[in-house]
Amino acid sequence: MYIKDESMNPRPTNSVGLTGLTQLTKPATAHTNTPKRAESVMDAIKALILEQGLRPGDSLPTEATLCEQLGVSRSSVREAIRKLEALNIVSVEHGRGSFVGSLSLDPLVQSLAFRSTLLSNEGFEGLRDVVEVRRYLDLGCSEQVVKTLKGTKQPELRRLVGEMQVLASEGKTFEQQDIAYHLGLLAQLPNTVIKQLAHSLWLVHMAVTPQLGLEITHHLRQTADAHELMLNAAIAGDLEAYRDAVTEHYRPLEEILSARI
Amino acid sequence: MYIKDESMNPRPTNSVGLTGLTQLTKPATAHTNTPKRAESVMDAIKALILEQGLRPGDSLPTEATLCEQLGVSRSSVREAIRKLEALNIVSVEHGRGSFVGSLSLDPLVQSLAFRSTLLSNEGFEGLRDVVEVRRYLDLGCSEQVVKTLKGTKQPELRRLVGEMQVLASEGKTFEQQDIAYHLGLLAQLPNTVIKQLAHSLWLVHMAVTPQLGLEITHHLRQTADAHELMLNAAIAGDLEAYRDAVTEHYRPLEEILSARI
DNA sequence: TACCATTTGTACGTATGTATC
DNA sequence: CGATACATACGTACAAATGGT
Repeated sequence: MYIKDESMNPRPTNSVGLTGLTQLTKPATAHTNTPKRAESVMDAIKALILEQGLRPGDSLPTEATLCEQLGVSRSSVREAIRKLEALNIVSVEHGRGSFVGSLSLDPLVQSLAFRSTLLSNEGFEGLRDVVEVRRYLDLGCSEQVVKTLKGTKQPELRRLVGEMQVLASEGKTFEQQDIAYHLGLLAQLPNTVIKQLAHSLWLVHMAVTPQLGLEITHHLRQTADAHELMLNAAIAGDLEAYRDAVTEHYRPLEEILSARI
Repeated sequence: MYIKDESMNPRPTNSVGLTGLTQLTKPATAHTNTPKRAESVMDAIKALILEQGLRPGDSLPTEATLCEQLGVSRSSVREAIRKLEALNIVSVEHGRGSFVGSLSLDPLVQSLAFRSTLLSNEGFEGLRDVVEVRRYLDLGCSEQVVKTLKGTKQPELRRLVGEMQVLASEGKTFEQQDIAYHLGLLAQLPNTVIKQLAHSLWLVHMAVTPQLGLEITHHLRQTADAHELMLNAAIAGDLEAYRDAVTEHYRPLEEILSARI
């Protein structure tokens, strides 16, 4: 009854191939035994976007047009659009129409945040895993970060570090500065996926931490100072010190989480 | 035509405990609120799962039940369920019912694969970014991997490496062995998020590479051998060598991708 | 086999809120 | 302001899949 394990095996409907046209081959006559109309409509819309080379923000055909061109009812089109909307592939605005979505990683946030929350009933494994991946990502791109920051000034990051330290000494949290700092570190990298991924994981992190209670506030100062160490090491071009600082930065939280599991 | 209701039980039934299904504030007049019905229904279903402590595979109330308990129409419930289905938070089986989903990272695959395909018209930035993140993840968790593999035998990984080398020498690809190998490296780690993330990124990788053409087949041998180097280094406990091998493993592909952008 | 109950899937009609002109 | 176009929501009916009798 439990595990259905379709987890590691995506449906065969995963065609990303851009073979062809928007037409669903079965307009006139009734039911051509399609196990899932909405699925094929989804694929048709994706294909439509690819074929026409639409970009995020470009407008899509109206629901009525899609119904007509695909030969399906509004319900099917709407459900397909809903799924694409959940995946951020299309975005819908009320009285205006549907548009190509931002293709951001928001779905990942939704999914991971819910997953972490669900698992948090039995401990904080979900959050611990997320934080660990954040650390892996930061460590993984440490070489690039140090290379791009070496010998620079980074006054903006300096300012953020200062603000965090002030807030920490006052016992206040500094989420805004924290996320701005981490994004700033990665800003130089051309890789948009890692930036979005880091941002998403941070959002998941934030969404779940409230369930930890106030315990984290004991380590505010420690975390703020770790940010300074990271910045110093990167600017000095000291890769090893940077990596140590990253590890140190995550340690307080990870210790708390390990203790809670 | 829409008299119904308001004669049924208007019982608040807002019991605190686990049985509760947070009733959506049902206005007496059928049409007052319009911001986003499906959104609130989505939240209600997520709350339901959390409140009742349901696990992946557990069954959810039927659509009719949800309509009744939430006081919304079936269309709204269905659209909410579609969105949750896209996020893998619920899974639906025709004729059987709805269930708590596997909470896997499939949505990420969908989203990233589509994104990469869309961007591939102008180059291979999307795939390059994905591969780079894969490398970051592998490098990031290198310490853990080396620690857990040091001094062990790993006959299964040895076998996979051998198969890959044989296939490479025959000019054949070895996707199955490749993914099994990489998952095997991470298998010892308790972090499920990174395992799913690595797997998802690999799927994205595979979904997009066909658009590269056959150029990659020139580096099969090189890649297969890199897998052996990684394994040797990990078993020897040589962190630095392992990290170098990881970098070497991704280099051929990354060079191709950089050249194409 | 046949039948039936349950549940999801699809279609269609209708009414209403909302944005744009 | 009205007119139009569009998305949103509700309701109903039927089709299709599943599981059991």
